[in-house]
Amino acid sequence: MENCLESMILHGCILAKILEHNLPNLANQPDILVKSCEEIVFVFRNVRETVLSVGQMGVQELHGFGIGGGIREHAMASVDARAIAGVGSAYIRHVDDVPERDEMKGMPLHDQRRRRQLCLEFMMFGEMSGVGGDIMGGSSGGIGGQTPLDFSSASSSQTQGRRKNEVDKVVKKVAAPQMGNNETPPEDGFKWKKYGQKEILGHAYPRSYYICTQQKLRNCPAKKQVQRLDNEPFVFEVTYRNNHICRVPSDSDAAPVLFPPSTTAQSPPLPPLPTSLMATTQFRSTNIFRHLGIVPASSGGVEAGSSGGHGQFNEFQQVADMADAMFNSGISRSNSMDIIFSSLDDHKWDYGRS
DNA sequence: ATCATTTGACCTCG
DNA sequence: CGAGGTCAAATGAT
Repeated sequence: MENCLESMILHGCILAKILEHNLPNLANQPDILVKSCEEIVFVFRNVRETVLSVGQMGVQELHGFGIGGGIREHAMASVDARAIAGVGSAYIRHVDDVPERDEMKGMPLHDQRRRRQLCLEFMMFGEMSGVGGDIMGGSSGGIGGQTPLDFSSASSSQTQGRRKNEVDKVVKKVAAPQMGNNETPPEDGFKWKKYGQKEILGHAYPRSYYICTQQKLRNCPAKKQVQRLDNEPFVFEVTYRNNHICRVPSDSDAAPVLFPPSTTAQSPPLPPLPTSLMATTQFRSTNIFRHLGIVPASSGGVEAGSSGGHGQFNEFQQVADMADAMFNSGISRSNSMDIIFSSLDDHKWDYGRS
């Protein structure tokens, strides 16, 4: 119960943060601004109702009744969700379509991905509106940039290396997790096997060497090096070499995935998100996007490794990591908000830059 | 038992 | 020759 409540609270906080984040974009779109505020109010009202109901019926009862049914009904009672849904109601035609709690128990992987996507969609809000730029201020990001997985037009600025085969080389800067396993750079859609680590002259941190796990199976030549920056310990410089020819992002899912599944040992299984939250968030995010004329590739997904990502993949990935951080850590530790907000703050300055 | 990671040794290139 | 990159045995995790 606490987990669910905390998830809801975190969700509301993120919505608020995103609203703040996008205030410049919404300045001349008051109706969307109003809707955004309503959404935040909606989430926190759900929290309030839930907390109050604990007092009335007791925690035990709430556990059973709880998130699948209880919160949803509280939500429906307190706010007419259908009214707020607006055009988004096309996504959920009836609130009764919301799956019950039991259906969430064995939540399939794609639903878990969907949950991360929900957070992501909101966080992408500003990014998608066309204000580009590498989220970490990297050298080649932004609209018109490359995805980290597309080296077809690799930068040649890094040609002073020692090795001959430096043609397919792309250097990206990515945010390091500030808690949890912060030794590992954020996932980029492919599975990598670490095959070496070396102290590098003039660097405070060792460099790690990775090959694509498909190297043997499919002769995939892709490699990457990860180097934590001396002056920016929470930034990795990731050097990709050679294109993937395996085109298999992490697992063998046939359908394109928005988020590749987590690599082993880095991400614990995701606990279920409150059903009501799932549902409301789903139509809400889409609703807002539609209002803005922005329809993220959420339904189709973003296929890792696809070219033509216009530099959004990196941002996408990092936001996904934030979402991950929220759902994986928010359940437990109090500083979960730190990473989310500090991450957002870190990126904030980048928005609006040209 | 299997798979992933670590780490020291070895190789390659400038 | 030395730094960067890779290999592969040892070790750890599941």
